[in-house]
Amino acid sequence: MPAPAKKPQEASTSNFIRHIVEADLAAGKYAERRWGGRPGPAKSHEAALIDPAKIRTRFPPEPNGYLHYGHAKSICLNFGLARDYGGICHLRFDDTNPTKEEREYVDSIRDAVKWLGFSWDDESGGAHEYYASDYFETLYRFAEELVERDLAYVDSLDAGEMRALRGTLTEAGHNSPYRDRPPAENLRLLREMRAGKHADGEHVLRAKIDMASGNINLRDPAMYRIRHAAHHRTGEQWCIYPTYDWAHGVSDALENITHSICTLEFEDHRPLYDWFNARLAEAGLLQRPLPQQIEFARLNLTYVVLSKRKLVQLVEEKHVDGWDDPRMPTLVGARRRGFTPEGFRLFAERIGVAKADSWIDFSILEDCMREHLNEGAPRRMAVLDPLKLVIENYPVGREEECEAPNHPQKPDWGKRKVLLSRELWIEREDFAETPPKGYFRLFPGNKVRLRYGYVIECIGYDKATDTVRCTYDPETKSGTPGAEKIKVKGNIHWVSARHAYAAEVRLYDRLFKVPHPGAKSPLPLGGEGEGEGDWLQDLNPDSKKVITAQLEPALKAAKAQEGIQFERHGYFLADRVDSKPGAPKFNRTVTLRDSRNAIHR
RNA sequence: UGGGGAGUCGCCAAGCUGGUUAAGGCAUCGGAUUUUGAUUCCGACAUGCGAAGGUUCGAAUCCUUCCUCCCCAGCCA
Repeated sequence: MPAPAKKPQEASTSNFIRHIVEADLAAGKYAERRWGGRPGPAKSHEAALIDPAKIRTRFPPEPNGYLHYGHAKSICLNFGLARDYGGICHLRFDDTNPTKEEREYVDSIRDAVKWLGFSWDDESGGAHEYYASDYFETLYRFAEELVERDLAYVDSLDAGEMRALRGTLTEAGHNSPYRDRPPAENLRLLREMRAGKHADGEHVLRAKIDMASGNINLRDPAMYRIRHAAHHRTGEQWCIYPTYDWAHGVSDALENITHSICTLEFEDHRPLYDWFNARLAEAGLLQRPLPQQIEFARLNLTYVVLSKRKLVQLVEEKHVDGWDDPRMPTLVGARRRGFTPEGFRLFAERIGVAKADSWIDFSILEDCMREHLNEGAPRRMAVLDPLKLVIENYPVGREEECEAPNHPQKPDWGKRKVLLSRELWIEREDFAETPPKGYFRLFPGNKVRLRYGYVIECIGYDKATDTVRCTYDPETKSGTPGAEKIKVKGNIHWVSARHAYAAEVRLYDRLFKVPHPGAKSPLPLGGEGEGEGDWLQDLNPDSKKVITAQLEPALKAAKAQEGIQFERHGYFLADRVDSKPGAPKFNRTVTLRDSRNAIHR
């Protein structure tokens, strides 16, 4: 029976962007839109356009670095909206500044979006991958049009002079002496700029708007700057490059984006965004309805930093082992750490989308990862901090199999056999010579169950050999009729010393030891969302611990990137970079939740 | 002191064309199940919506004033 065509994500809470989308759709805002017959840009990206009545969003990163958790929120938002309303989301590289962008980043961004589970292909297989640089020619043509209409002019002030005339936040700016150049001269100069007849910084093309505007973005913003630099895609073809403000809205319009979603700091760019597109539409160069820009609050996460500058510093000063260090809040780091796409999508849904600046606690992210990992991760036993235990009444040399389910809630996942013998490794914290209050694991005179094995009783501790001494009750083996004859509260994991796989395990924890690195209390909000003090002082010295653990032998066969639960510890996975076949090294993704009182740890 | 935004439970976040007991999630606290102090499952959890006035039969929702926080003076995005 085919599933009813219900709207996906009905579980997710509504938000103001969804309301806008729903209202636009209900009003039939795009219903009249038709492709073809539209003046303007090259048709390359148009060929793949499908239903013009559907919504279109876009994820528009500048390929100048690695994507981080914050981008994941934006990706889930933009692609999620398209998915939920039957539209499409474009992947557009906002590559208007040649000195900052590299091919390498384009590839990594593509990988990251795919990894998160999204696609920019439409139903017919057309790939909606675009580049602002694809529109350079069109943008230039449009710019000439604005010059001819006396809506833009070439200014020959240098950057400092221009700043001086821009005014301040509270005082109006003043017109440039070049502001009244006649259109014909502006056109000539613009063409010379393009032709490479001028040096960097000599001239700039500016929109002619209003130097007295309260909104500084409207005080004749720059549209083109001269940069004799090679571009990662257009090479030496251009020596003038459009600014973000000039290129972005036009790119959106050319791609028929319906909802252009960006972060809050662009709120006061919106009038400019609209100004450019409206002038171009009046000139018949763009088709209505024009895209609308909508802003939402960026992600602020505790215990990490997300600003580009700081991430670069962490890598360059080697506070971490590179961009894909599992502690880094980058998507490549997250992947290596074992965070999952499903976890990120759940996270995005859980934190919601709004306009209020807010801080999300890192534990929310961790919890989302646990939630998904709990479902899909097979269980194994691993002793991270080994302590020797001897079962004194267990025959020397004997070994026997114990059956352990691969997942306690999924019997269909089957069971594995784990070998038990006289000498075992147990977790050091599972034994206490003098137990703290409420402790119910091993201590002299107490009984616990060896998970999937026997009930044992502690009869002492030998300090000289650092060994816990026990006896076992042969009638209590798990799965046998007598197993329940003794009830014990404690249930500890173990690994046979003789059979264990000793492996390197990296225990990762939060990168910073305080929620707001560099902040003097209380909470810094907004913007980069992080304090500007000595944030490096707040690095957590214990964010990475490398240990040699004693693992259940089956773990030797673990494949890279497959999440596994080390019972009672947390979720781990074989590192995709450092593991060798048959000799995996493990990364801890996240610990299990632990309601134990700190005193018991 | 210019322009643009935001303030609803510890953390997010619905609601905001005025009219139910102010959604939901996370956290927390009880309790049940449990061979992970995990998971799961039940239950509790805002006379209150930044503050003060006002309009109204009735306001988180409308009006006024005030307070707090965030963003903007790149030829970055």
